[in-house]
Amino acid sequence: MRVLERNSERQVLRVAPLFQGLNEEALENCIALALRVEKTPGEMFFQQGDQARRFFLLCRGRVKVTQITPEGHQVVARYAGQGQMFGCVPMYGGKEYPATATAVTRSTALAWDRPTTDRLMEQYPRVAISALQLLGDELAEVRLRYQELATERVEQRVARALVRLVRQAGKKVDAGVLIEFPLSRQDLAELTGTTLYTVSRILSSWEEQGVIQSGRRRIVIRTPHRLVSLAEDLLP
Amino acid sequence: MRVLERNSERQVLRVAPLFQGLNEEALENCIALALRVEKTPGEMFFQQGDQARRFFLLCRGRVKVTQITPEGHQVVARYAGQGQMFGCVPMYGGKEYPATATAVTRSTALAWDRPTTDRLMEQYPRVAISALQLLGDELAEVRLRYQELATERVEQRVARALVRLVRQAGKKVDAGVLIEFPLSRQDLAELTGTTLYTVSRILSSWEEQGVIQSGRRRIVIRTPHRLVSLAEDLLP
DNA sequence: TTTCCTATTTGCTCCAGGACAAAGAACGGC
DNA sequence: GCCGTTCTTTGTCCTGGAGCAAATAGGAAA
Repeated sequence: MRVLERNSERQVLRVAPLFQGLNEEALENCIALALRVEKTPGEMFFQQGDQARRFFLLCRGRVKVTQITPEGHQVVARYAGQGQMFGCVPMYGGKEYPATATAVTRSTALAWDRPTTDRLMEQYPRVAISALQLLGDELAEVRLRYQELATERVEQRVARALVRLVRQAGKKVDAGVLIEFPLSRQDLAELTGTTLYTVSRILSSWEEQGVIQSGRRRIVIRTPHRLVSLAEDLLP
Repeated sequence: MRVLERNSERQVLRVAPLFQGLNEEALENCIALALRVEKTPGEMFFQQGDQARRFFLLCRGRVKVTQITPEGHQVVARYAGQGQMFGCVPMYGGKEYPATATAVTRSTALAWDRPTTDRLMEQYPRVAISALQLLGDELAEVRLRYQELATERVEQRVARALVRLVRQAGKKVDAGVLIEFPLSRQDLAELTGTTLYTVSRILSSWEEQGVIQSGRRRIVIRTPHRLVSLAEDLLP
Protein backbone atom coordinates (compact mmCIF):
# COMPACT_ATOMS: atom_id res chain seq x y z
CA MET A 1 0.00 0.00 0.00
CA ARG A 2 2.61 2.47 1.14
CA VAL A 3 4.74 1.35 -1.77
CA LEU A 4 1.89 1.68 -4.21
CA GLU A 5 1.35 5.26 -3.16
CA ARG A 6 5.01 6.09 -3.51
CA ASN A 7 4.78 4.61 -6.95
CA SER A 8 1.90 6.75 -8.11
CA GLU A 9 3.71 9.79 -6.76
CA ARG A 10 6.73 8.79 -8.75
CA GLN A 11 4.60 8.75 -11.87
CA VAL A 12 3.40 12.26 -11.20
CA LEU A 13 6.87 13.63 -10.54
CA ARG A 14 8.15 12.02 -13.69
CA VAL A 15 5.89 14.23 -15.78
CA ALA A 16 5.77 17.28 -13.50
CA PRO A 17 7.14 20.33 -15.31
CA LEU A 18 9.45 21.18 -12.45
CA PHE A 19 11.32 17.90 -12.75
CA GLN A 20 11.45 17.64 -16.52
CA GLY A 21 14.75 16.31 -17.75
CA LEU A 22 15.86 14.67 -14.54
CA ASN A 23 16.99 11.06 -14.76
CA GLU A 24 15.54 8.29 -12.64
CA GLU A 25 18.26 8.47 -10.05
CA ALA A 26 17.86 12.18 -9.53
CA LEU A 27 14.11 11.73 -9.31
CA GLU A 28 14.50 9.05 -6.67
CA ASN A 29 16.74 11.35 -4.74
CA CYS A 30 14.17 14.12 -4.87
CA ILE A 31 11.45 11.80 -3.70
CA ALA A 32 13.60 10.50 -0.91
CA LEU A 33 14.12 14.01 0.40
CA ALA A 34 10.46 14.93 0.27
CA LEU A 35 7.88 14.96 2.98
CA ARG A 36 4.51 13.52 2.07
CA VAL A 37 1.49 15.57 3.12
CA GLU A 38 -2.13 14.59 2.76
CA LYS A 39 -5.16 16.80 3.33
CA THR A 40 -8.90 16.29 3.19
CA PRO A 41 -11.26 18.81 1.62
CA GLY A 42 -11.26 22.07 3.53
CA GLU A 43 -7.99 21.43 5.28
CA MET A 44 -5.14 23.83 4.67
CA PHE A 45 -1.57 23.13 3.69
CA PHE A 46 -0.57 26.52 5.00
CA GLN A 47 -2.05 29.90 5.73
CA GLN A 48 -1.20 33.36 4.54
CA GLY A 49 1.34 34.80 6.96
CA ASP A 50 2.75 31.43 8.08
CA GLN A 51 6.50 30.99 8.05
CA ALA A 52 7.32 29.72 4.57
CA ARG A 53 9.18 26.59 5.52
CA ARG A 54 8.48 24.38 2.51
CA PHE A 55 7.37 24.39 -1.03
CA PHE A 56 4.88 21.86 -2.36
CA LEU A 57 4.19 19.84 -5.44
CA LEU A 58 0.69 18.49 -5.80
CA CYS A 59 0.54 14.78 -6.61
CA ARG A 60 -3.16 14.22 -6.40
CA GLY A 61 -6.24 16.36 -5.84
CA ARG A 62 -6.93 20.04 -6.21
CA VAL A 63 -5.73 23.00 -4.17
CA LYS A 64 -7.23 26.47 -3.98
CA VAL A 65 -4.76 29.30 -3.46
CA THR A 66 -6.35 32.39 -1.92
CA GLN A 67 -5.32 35.78 -0.62
CA ILE A 68 -7.25 37.84 1.84
CA THR A 69 -7.09 41.59 2.42
CA PRO A 70 -6.97 43.26 5.83
CA GLU A 71 -10.61 44.24 5.22
CA GLY A 72 -11.54 40.60 4.76
CA HIS A 73 -12.06 40.52 1.01
CA GLN A 74 -10.85 37.23 -0.36
CA VAL A 75 -9.60 36.57 -3.87
CA VAL A 76 -8.67 33.27 -5.48
CA ALA A 77 -5.22 33.45 -7.04
CA ARG A 78 -5.49 30.08 -8.77
CA TYR A 79 -6.48 26.46 -8.57
CA ALA A 80 -3.47 24.15 -8.64
CA GLY A 81 -3.79 20.69 -10.17
CA GLN A 82 -1.77 17.53 -10.35
CA GLY A 83 1.90 18.07 -11.04
CA GLN A 84 1.81 21.77 -10.26
CA MET A 85 3.76 23.59 -7.56
CA PHE A 86 2.22 25.73 -4.88
CA GLY A 87 3.61 27.63 -1.94
CA CYS A 88 6.80 28.17 -3.89
CA VAL A 89 7.91 31.29 -2.01
CA PRO A 90 10.83 29.47 -0.38
CA MET A 91 12.32 28.97 -3.83
CA TYR A 92 12.88 32.67 -4.16
CA GLY A 93 13.59 33.73 -0.65
CA GLY A 94 10.22 34.85 0.66
CA LYS A 95 9.82 34.58 4.42
CA GLU A 96 6.08 34.22 4.75
CA TYR A 97 3.46 32.64 2.55
CA PRO A 98 1.57 35.44 0.81
CA ALA A 99 -1.47 33.21 0.35
CA THR A 100 -3.44 30.34 1.85
CA ALA A 101 -3.55 26.89 0.25
CA THR A 102 -6.67 24.84 0.87
CA ALA A 103 -7.41 21.33 -0.34
CA VAL A 104 -10.59 21.31 -2.42
CA THR A 105 -10.64 17.56 -2.87
CA ARG A 106 -8.63 14.94 -1.00
CA SER A 107 -5.09 15.92 -1.92
CA THR A 108 -1.59 14.62 -1.48
CA ALA A 109 1.51 16.67 -2.02
CA LEU A 110 5.22 16.25 -1.66
CA ALA A 111 7.01 19.00 0.22
CA TRP A 112 10.62 20.04 0.52
CA ASP A 113 11.94 22.25 3.26
CA ARG A 114 13.97 25.32 2.51
CA PRO A 115 17.52 23.97 2.89
CA THR A 116 16.60 20.89 0.87
CA THR A 117 15.06 23.06 -1.83
CA ASP A 118 18.22 25.12 -2.10
CA ARG A 119 20.31 21.98 -2.23
CA LEU A 120 18.19 20.43 -4.96
CA MET A 121 18.39 23.52 -7.10
CA GLU A 122 22.15 23.61 -6.72
CA GLN A 123 22.59 19.93 -7.37
CA TYR A 124 20.19 19.85 -10.31
CA PRO A 125 20.36 23.17 -12.16
CA ARG A 126 17.62 21.97 -14.49
CA VAL A 127 15.26 22.23 -11.55
CA ALA A 128 16.26 25.83 -10.96
CA ILE A 129 15.78 26.58 -14.64
CA SER A 130 12.39 24.93 -14.69
CA ALA A 131 11.43 26.88 -11.61
CA LEU A 132 12.43 30.11 -13.30
CA GLN A 133 10.41 29.14 -16.32
CA LEU A 134 7.33 28.18 -14.34
CA LEU A 135 7.49 31.35 -12.33
CA GLY A 136 7.74 33.32 -15.52
CA ASP A 137 4.71 31.57 -16.96
CA GLU A 138 2.78 32.30 -13.83
CA LEU A 139 3.76 35.94 -13.98
CA ALA A 140 2.50 36.15 -17.54
CA GLU A 141 -0.76 34.50 -16.52
CA VAL A 142 -1.35 36.87 -13.62
CA ARG A 143 -0.52 39.86 -15.81
CA LEU A 144 -3.10 38.66 -18.29
CA ARG A 145 -5.74 38.24 -15.64
CA TYR A 146 -4.90 41.67 -14.32
CA GLN A 147 -5.43 43.12 -17.74
CA GLU A 148 -8.73 41.32 -18.11
CA LEU A 149 -9.90 42.50 -14.72
CA ALA A 150 -8.98 46.06 -15.65
CA THR A 151 -10.65 46.11 -19.05
CA GLU A 152 -13.43 43.52 -19.37
CA ARG A 153 -16.94 43.22 -18.02
CA VAL A 154 -17.91 40.65 -15.49
CA GLU A 155 -19.70 38.25 -17.83
CA GLN A 156 -16.67 37.97 -20.06
CA ARG A 157 -14.34 37.40 -17.14
CA VAL A 158 -16.52 34.65 -15.73
CA ALA A 159 -16.57 33.00 -19.14
CA ARG A 160 -12.78 33.20 -19.32
CA ALA A 161 -12.43 31.72 -15.88
CA LEU A 162 -14.65 28.81 -16.83
CA VAL A 163 -12.75 28.22 -20.07
CA ARG A 164 -9.53 28.02 -18.09
CA LEU A 165 -11.04 25.69 -15.55
CA VAL A 166 -12.28 23.45 -18.34
CA ARG A 167 -8.73 23.22 -19.67
CA GLN A 168 -7.30 22.46 -16.27
CA ALA A 169 -9.98 20.28 -14.85
CA GLY A 170 -12.52 19.50 -17.52
CA LYS A 171 -13.87 15.99 -17.74
CA LYS A 172 -16.01 14.75 -20.57
CA VAL A 173 -19.40 13.55 -19.46
CA ASP A 174 -22.37 12.82 -21.69
CA ALA A 175 -24.03 16.17 -21.02
CA GLY A 176 -20.86 18.07 -21.93
CA VAL A 177 -17.73 18.95 -19.96
CA LEU A 178 -17.75 18.85 -16.19
CA ILE A 179 -15.48 20.92 -13.96
CA GLU A 180 -14.31 18.01 -11.90
CA PHE A 181 -14.07 19.57 -8.49
CA PRO A 182 -16.62 21.34 -6.32
CA LEU A 183 -16.84 25.00 -7.29
CA SER A 184 -19.34 27.36 -5.68
CA ARG A 185 -20.69 30.66 -6.99
CA GLN A 186 -18.66 32.32 -4.28
CA ASP A 187 -15.48 30.63 -5.51
CA LEU A 188 -16.14 31.76 -9.05
CA ALA A 189 -16.81 35.28 -7.81
CA GLU A 190 -13.53 35.40 -5.92
CA LEU A 191 -11.78 34.09 -9.00
CA THR A 192 -13.15 36.85 -11.21
CA GLY A 193 -13.39 39.82 -8.90
CA THR A 194 -17.14 40.06 -8.54
CA THR A 195 -19.91 38.95 -6.16
CA LEU A 196 -21.66 35.63 -5.84
CA TYR A 197 -24.94 37.34 -6.74
CA THR A 198 -23.70 38.52 -10.06
CA VAL A 199 -22.16 35.13 -10.81
CA SER A 200 -25.43 33.45 -9.96
CA ARG A 201 -27.35 35.72 -12.33
CA ILE A 202 -24.88 35.13 -15.13
CA LEU A 203 -24.95 31.38 -14.72
CA SER A 204 -28.76 31.43 -14.61
CA SER A 205 -28.83 33.30 -17.87
CA TRP A 206 -26.38 30.91 -19.47
CA GLU A 207 -28.41 28.02 -18.23
CA GLU A 208 -31.49 29.46 -19.94
CA GLN A 209 -29.53 29.74 -23.16
CA GLY A 210 -28.37 26.15 -22.84
CA VAL A 211 -24.69 27.00 -22.55
CA ILE A 212 -24.24 25.35 -19.20
CA GLN A 213 -26.03 23.18 -16.74
CA SER A 214 -25.24 23.69 -13.12
CA GLY A 215 -26.01 22.44 -9.68
CA ARG A 216 -24.75 22.92 -6.21
CA ARG A 217 -21.01 23.51 -6.48
CA ARG A 218 -21.11 21.81 -9.82
CA ILE A 219 -20.92 23.11 -13.39
CA VAL A 220 -21.22 21.29 -16.69
CA ILE A 221 -20.46 23.17 -19.89
CA ARG A 222 -22.80 21.92 -22.61
CA THR A 223 -21.60 24.07 -25.48
CA PRO A 224 -17.92 24.87 -24.91
CA HIS A 225 -17.65 26.77 -28.20
CA ARG A 226 -20.35 29.19 -27.10
CA LEU A 227 -18.54 29.71 -23.83
CA VAL A 228 -15.40 30.53 -25.74
CA SER A 229 -17.36 33.05 -27.79
CA LEU A 230 -18.51 34.66 -24.59
CA ALA A 231 -14.97 34.70 -23.27
CA GLU A 232 -13.65 36.35 -26.41
CA ASP A 233 -16.69 38.60 -26.58
CA LEU A 234 -17.67 37.50 -30.08
CA LEU A 235 -21.22 38.00 -31.24
CA PRO A 236 -22.84 34.62 -31.86
CA MET B 1 33.13 60.49 -23.02
CA ARG B 2 32.45 56.98 -24.13
CA VAL B 3 34.53 55.79 -21.22
CA LEU B 4 32.72 58.03 -18.79
CA GLU B 5 29.41 56.55 -19.83
CA ARG B 6 30.66 53.02 -19.46
CA ASN B 7 31.80 54.01 -16.04
CA SER B 8 28.46 55.28 -14.89
CA GLU B 9 26.88 52.14 -16.22
CA ARG B 10 29.36 50.13 -14.21
CA GLN B 11 28.24 51.97 -11.10
CA VAL B 12 24.63 51.07 -11.78
CA LEU B 13 25.34 47.40 -12.44
CA ARG B 14 27.38 47.18 -9.27
CA VAL B 15 24.30 47.90 -7.19
CA ALA B 16 21.67 46.35 -9.48
CA PRO B 17 19.83 43.57 -7.66
CA LEU B 18 20.38 41.16 -10.53
CA PHE B 19 24.16 41.35 -10.21
CA GLN B 20 24.43 41.39 -6.45
CA GLY B 21 27.29 39.31 -5.18
CA LEU B 22 29.33 39.26 -8.39
CA ASN B 23 32.95 40.27 -8.16
CA GLU B 24 34.52 42.98 -10.28
CA GLU B 25 35.85 40.58 -12.84
CA ALA B 26 32.50 38.92 -13.38
CA LEU B 27 30.86 42.31 -13.62
CA GLU B 28 33.35 43.43 -16.25
CA ASN B 29 32.61 40.30 -18.18
CA CYS B 30 28.88 40.98 -18.07
CA ILE B 31 29.38 44.53 -19.25
CA ALA B 32 31.65 43.41 -22.04
CA LEU B 33 28.97 41.08 -23.35
CA ALA B 34 26.22 43.68 -23.22
CA LEU B 35 24.80 45.83 -25.94
CA ARG B 36 24.20 49.44 -25.06
CA VAL B 37 20.85 50.88 -26.11
CA GLU B 38 19.71 54.46 -25.78
CA LYS B 39 16.22 55.84 -26.36
CA THR B 40 14.64 59.25 -26.24
CA PRO B 41 11.22 59.91 -24.67
CA GLY B 42 8.48 58.12 -26.58
CA GLU B 43 10.80 55.68 -28.33
CA MET B 44 10.31 52.01 -27.71
CA PHE B 45 12.84 49.39 -26.71
CA PHE B 46 10.52 46.71 -28.03
CA GLN B 47 6.87 46.12 -28.77
CA GLN B 48 4.39 43.55 -27.58
CA GLY B 49 4.55 40.65 -29.99
CA ASP B 50 8.16 41.24 -31.10
CA GLN B 51 10.57 38.33 -31.05
CA ALA B 52 12.07 38.34 -27.56
CA ARG B 53 15.73 38.46 -28.50
CA ARG B 54 17.20 40.24 -25.51
CA PHE B 55 16.58 41.18 -21.97
CA PHE B 56 17.37 44.65 -20.63
CA LEU B 57 18.68 46.33 -17.57
CA LEU B 58 17.94 50.00 -17.22
CA CYS B 59 20.98 52.12 -16.40
CA ARG B 60 19.44 55.54 -16.61
CA GLY B 61 16.00 56.97 -17.20
CA ARG B 62 12.51 55.56 -16.83
CA VAL B 63 10.67 52.96 -18.87
CA LYS B 64 6.94 52.36 -19.07
CA VAL B 65 5.88 48.75 -19.58
CA THR B 66 2.43 48.41 -21.13
CA GLN B 67 0.12 45.73 -22.42
CA ILE B 68 -2.65 46.22 -24.90
CA THR B 69 -5.72 44.06 -25.48
CA PRO B 70 -7.05 43.06 -28.89
CA GLU B 71 -9.84 45.59 -28.28
CA GLY B 72 -7.29 48.33 -27.83
CA HIS B 73 -7.49 48.81 -24.09
CA GLN B 74 -4.09 49.56 -22.71
CA VAL B 75 -2.85 48.89 -19.19
CA VAL B 76 0.42 49.88 -17.58
CA ALA B 77 2.14 46.91 -16.01
CA ARG B 78 4.83 48.94 -14.29
CA TYR B 79 7.35 51.73 -14.48
CA ALA B 80 10.92 50.44 -14.39
CA GLY B 81 13.63 52.57 -12.86
CA GLN B 82 17.39 52.59 -12.67
CA GLY B 83 18.93 49.20 -11.98
CA GLN B 84 15.75 47.28 -12.76
CA MET B 85 15.28 44.66 -15.44
CA PHE B 86 12.65 44.80 -18.12
CA GLY B 87 11.83 42.60 -21.06
CA CYS B 88 13.07 39.63 -19.11
CA VAL B 89 11.06 36.99 -20.97
CA PRO B 90 14.17 35.52 -22.60
CA MET B 91 15.40 34.53 -19.15
CA TYR B 92 12.58 32.09 -18.84
CA GLY B 93 12.07 30.90 -22.33
CA GLY B 94 9.30 33.11 -23.66
CA LYS B 95 9.32 33.59 -27.41
CA GLU B 96 7.61 36.96 -27.75
CA TYR B 97 7.52 40.01 -25.55
CA PRO B 98 4.13 40.09 -23.84
CA ALA B 99 4.38 43.86 -23.40
CA THR B 100 5.74 47.07 -24.89
CA ALA B 101 8.58 49.03 -23.27
CA THR B 102 8.63 52.75 -23.91
CA ALA B 103 11.17 55.27 -22.70
CA VAL B 104 9.47 57.96 -20.64
CA THR B 105 12.61 60.03 -20.19
CA ARG B 106 15.90 59.75 -22.05
CA SER B 107 16.99 56.24 -21.12
CA THR B 108 19.97 54.00 -21.53
CA ALA B 109 19.91 50.27 -20.98
CA LEU B 110 22.26 47.38 -21.32
CA ALA B 111 20.93 44.38 -23.19
CA TRP B 112 22.01 40.78 -23.48
CA ASP B 113 20.86 38.48 -26.21
CA ARG B 114 19.39 35.12 -25.48
CA PRO B 115 22.42 32.85 -25.83
CA THR B 116 24.51 35.27 -23.80
CA THR B 117 21.85 35.42 -21.12
CA ASP B 118 21.82 31.65 -20.84
CA ARG B 119 25.59 31.56 -20.70
CA LEU B 120 25.74 34.19 -17.98
CA MET B 121 23.24 32.36 -15.84
CA GLU B 122 25.18 29.15 -16.21
CA GLN B 123 28.52 30.76 -15.55
CA TYR B 124 27.29 32.82 -12.62
CA PRO B 125 24.60 30.88 -10.77
CA ARG B 126 24.11 33.85 -8.47
CA VAL B 127 22.63 35.70 -11.39
CA ALA B 128 20.14 32.91 -11.99
CA ILE B 129 19.25 32.90 -8.32
CA SER B 130 18.80 36.66 -8.27
CA ALA B 131 16.66 36.43 -11.37
CA LEU B 132 14.47 33.84 -9.67
CA GLN B 133 14.18 36.08 -6.67
CA LEU B 134 13.34 39.19 -8.66
CA LEU B 135 10.76 37.34 -10.68
CA GLY B 136 9.24 36.06 -7.47
CA ASP B 137 9.07 39.56 -6.04
CA GLU B 138 7.43 40.80 -9.17
CA LEU B 139 4.89 38.01 -9.05
CA ALA B 140 4.03 38.95 -5.49
CA GLU B 141 3.67 42.58 -6.53
CA VAL B 142 1.34 41.80 -9.42
CA ARG B 143 -0.74 39.51 -7.23
CA LEU B 144 -1.11 42.31 -4.76
CA ARG B 145 -2.18 44.76 -7.41
CA TYR B 146 -4.61 42.20 -8.75
CA GLN B 147 -6.12 41.86 -5.33
CA GLU B 148 -6.40 45.61 -4.96
CA LEU B 149 -8.02 45.96 -8.35
CA ALA B 150 -10.51 43.27 -7.42
CA THR B 151 -11.47 44.64 -4.03
CA GLU B 152 -10.78 48.37 -3.71
CA ARG B 153 -12.41 51.49 -5.09
CA VAL B 154 -10.76 53.70 -7.61
CA GLU B 155 -9.71 56.50 -5.27
CA GLN B 156 -7.86 54.10 -3.04
CA ARG B 157 -6.11 52.45 -5.96
CA VAL B 158 -4.97 55.77 -7.36
CA ALA B 159 -3.62 56.70 -3.96
CA ARG B 160 -1.74 53.40 -3.77
CA ALA B 161 -0.29 53.91 -7.22
CA LEU B 162 0.96 57.35 -6.26
CA VAL B 163 2.46 56.07 -3.03
CA ARG B 164 4.38 53.47 -5.00
CA LEU B 165 5.53 56.01 -7.53
CA VAL B 166 6.75 58.25 -4.75
CA ARG B 167 8.84 55.38 -3.41
CA GLN B 168 10.27 54.58 -6.82
CA ALA B 169 10.66 58.02 -8.24
CA GLY B 170 9.93 60.56 -5.55
CA LYS B 171 12.17 63.60 -5.34
CA LYS B 172 12.03 66.09 -2.51
CA VAL B 173 11.22 69.60 -3.63
CA ASP B 174 10.22 72.49 -1.41
CA ALA B 175 6.50 72.06 -2.09
CA GLY B 176 6.61 68.37 -1.15
CA VAL B 177 7.57 65.27 -3.13
CA LEU B 178 7.65 65.34 -6.90
CA ILE B 179 7.16 62.31 -9.12
CA GLU B 180 10.21 62.90 -11.19
CA PHE B 181 9.04 61.86 -14.60
CA PRO B 182 6.17 63.04 -16.78
CA LEU B 183 2.97 61.25 -15.81
CA SER B 184 -0.37 62.05 -17.39
CA ARG B 185 -3.87 61.41 -16.07
CA GLN B 186 -4.18 58.82 -18.79
CA ASP B 187 -1.03 57.04 -17.57
CA LEU B 188 -2.33 57.00 -14.03
CA ALA B 189 -5.66 55.68 -15.27
CA GLU B 190 -3.98 52.84 -17.16
CA LEU B 191 -1.94 52.09 -14.09
CA THR B 192 -5.00 51.74 -11.89
CA GLY B 193 -7.64 50.31 -14.19
CA THR B 194 -9.87 53.34 -14.56
CA THR B 195 -10.42 56.29 -16.92
CA LEU B 196 -8.58 59.56 -17.24
CA TYR B 197 -11.81 61.38 -16.34
CA THR B 198 -12.10 59.69 -13.02
CA VAL B 199 -8.43 60.23 -12.27
CA SER B 200 -8.78 63.90 -13.10
CA ARG B 201 -11.72 64.29 -10.76
CA ILE B 202 -9.90 62.53 -7.95
CA LEU B 203 -6.78 64.63 -8.36
CA SER B 204 -8.88 67.79 -8.46
CA SER B 205 -10.51 66.85 -5.21
CA TRP B 206 -7.14 66.07 -3.61
CA GLU B 207 -5.82 69.35 -4.85
CA GLU B 208 -8.69 71.15 -3.15
CA GLN B 209 -7.86 69.37 0.07
CA GLY B 210 -4.22 70.33 -0.26
CA VAL B 211 -2.96 66.77 -0.54
CA ILE B 212 -1.31 67.30 -3.89
CA GLN B 213 -0.47 69.98 -6.36
CA SER B 214 -0.47 69.03 -9.97
CA GLY B 215 0.17 70.34 -13.41
CA ARG B 216 0.43 69.02 -16.88
CA ARG B 217 1.98 65.55 -16.61
CA ARG B 218 3.35 66.58 -13.25
CA ILE B 219 2.37 65.71 -9.69
CA VAL B 220 3.73 66.92 -6.39
CA ILE B 221 2.56 65.28 -3.20
CA ARG B 222 2.34 67.92 -0.50
CA THR B 223 1.18 65.75 2.39
CA PRO B 224 2.49 62.22 1.82
CA HIS B 225 1.04 60.98 5.10
CA ARG B 226 -2.46 61.94 4.00
CA LEU B 227 -1.92 60.13 0.73
CA VAL B 228 -0.90 57.04 2.66
CA SER B 229 -4.09 57.33 4.71
CA LEU B 230 -6.08 57.44 1.51
CA ALA B 231 -4.20 54.43 0.18
CA GLU B 232 -4.87 52.45 3.32
CA ASP B 233 -8.42 53.77 3.50
CA LEU B 234 -8.02 55.17 6.98
CA LEU B 235 -10.35 57.90 8.17
CA PRO B 236 -8.38 61.14 8.74
C1' DT C 1 3.50 86.42 -30.72
C1' DT C 2 0.47 83.35 -32.74
C1' DT C 3 -0.81 78.70 -33.82
C1' DC C 4 -1.41 74.01 -33.10
C1' DC C 5 -1.50 70.12 -30.49
C1' DT C 6 -2.03 67.65 -26.48
C1' DA C 7 -3.50 67.35 -21.77
C1' DT C 8 -6.86 68.57 -18.44
C1' DT C 9 -11.20 69.87 -16.38
C1' DT C 10 -16.01 69.68 -15.67
C1' DG C 11 -20.91 68.93 -16.60
C1' DC C 12 -24.31 65.56 -17.68
C1' DT C 13 -26.26 61.05 -18.45
C1' DC C 14 -26.80 56.40 -17.65
C1' DC C 15 -26.19 51.66 -16.42
C1' DA C 16 -23.45 47.58 -14.82
C1' DG C 17 -23.14 45.55 -11.11
C1' DG C 18 -22.63 45.92 -5.91
C1' DA C 19 -25.38 45.48 -1.53
C1' DC C 20 -28.97 43.70 1.12
C1' DA C 21 -32.96 40.84 2.04
C1' DA C 22 -35.47 36.87 1.92
C1' DA C 23 -37.04 32.74 0.07
C1' DG C 24 -35.89 28.31 -1.80
C1' DA C 25 -33.05 23.98 -2.67
C1' DA C 26 -29.53 20.49 -1.86
C1' DC C 27 -26.79 18.07 1.06
C1' DG C 28 -24.68 15.77 5.27
C1' DG C 29 -25.39 14.10 9.70
C1' DC C 30 -28.10 11.97 13.03
C1' DG D 1 -36.79 10.79 7.39
C1' DC D 2 -35.86 15.04 9.67
C1' DC D 3 -32.99 19.01 10.73
C1' DG D 4 -29.61 22.27 10.43
C1' DT D 5 -26.29 24.08 7.55
C1' DT D 6 -24.62 25.72 3.42
C1' DC D 7 -25.53 27.16 -1.30
C1' DT D 8 -28.23 29.31 -4.64
C1' DT D 9 -31.69 32.22 -6.66
C1' DT D 10 -34.20 36.33 -7.38
C1' DG D 11 -36.23 40.84 -6.31
C1' DT D 12 -35.28 45.68 -5.24
C1' DC D 13 -32.60 49.53 -4.66
C1' DC D 14 -28.96 52.60 -5.53
C1' DT D 15 -24.42 54.38 -6.47
C1' DG D 16 -19.67 54.53 -8.30
C1' DG D 17 -17.73 55.43 -12.03
C1' DA D 18 -17.79 54.88 -17.22
C1' DG D 19 -18.78 57.41 -21.47
C1' DC D 20 -19.39 61.43 -24.09
C1' DA D 21 -19.14 66.31 -25.15
C1' DA D 22 -17.29 70.64 -24.88
C1' DA D 23 -14.64 74.19 -22.89
C1' DT D 24 -10.02 75.44 -21.18
C1' DA D 25 -5.22 75.59 -20.44
C1' DG D 26 -0.06 74.62 -21.20
C1' DG D 27 3.71 73.94 -24.04
C1' DA D 28 6.16 73.53 -28.29
C1' DA D 29 7.11 75.07 -32.60
C1' DA D 30 7.31 78.56 -35.90
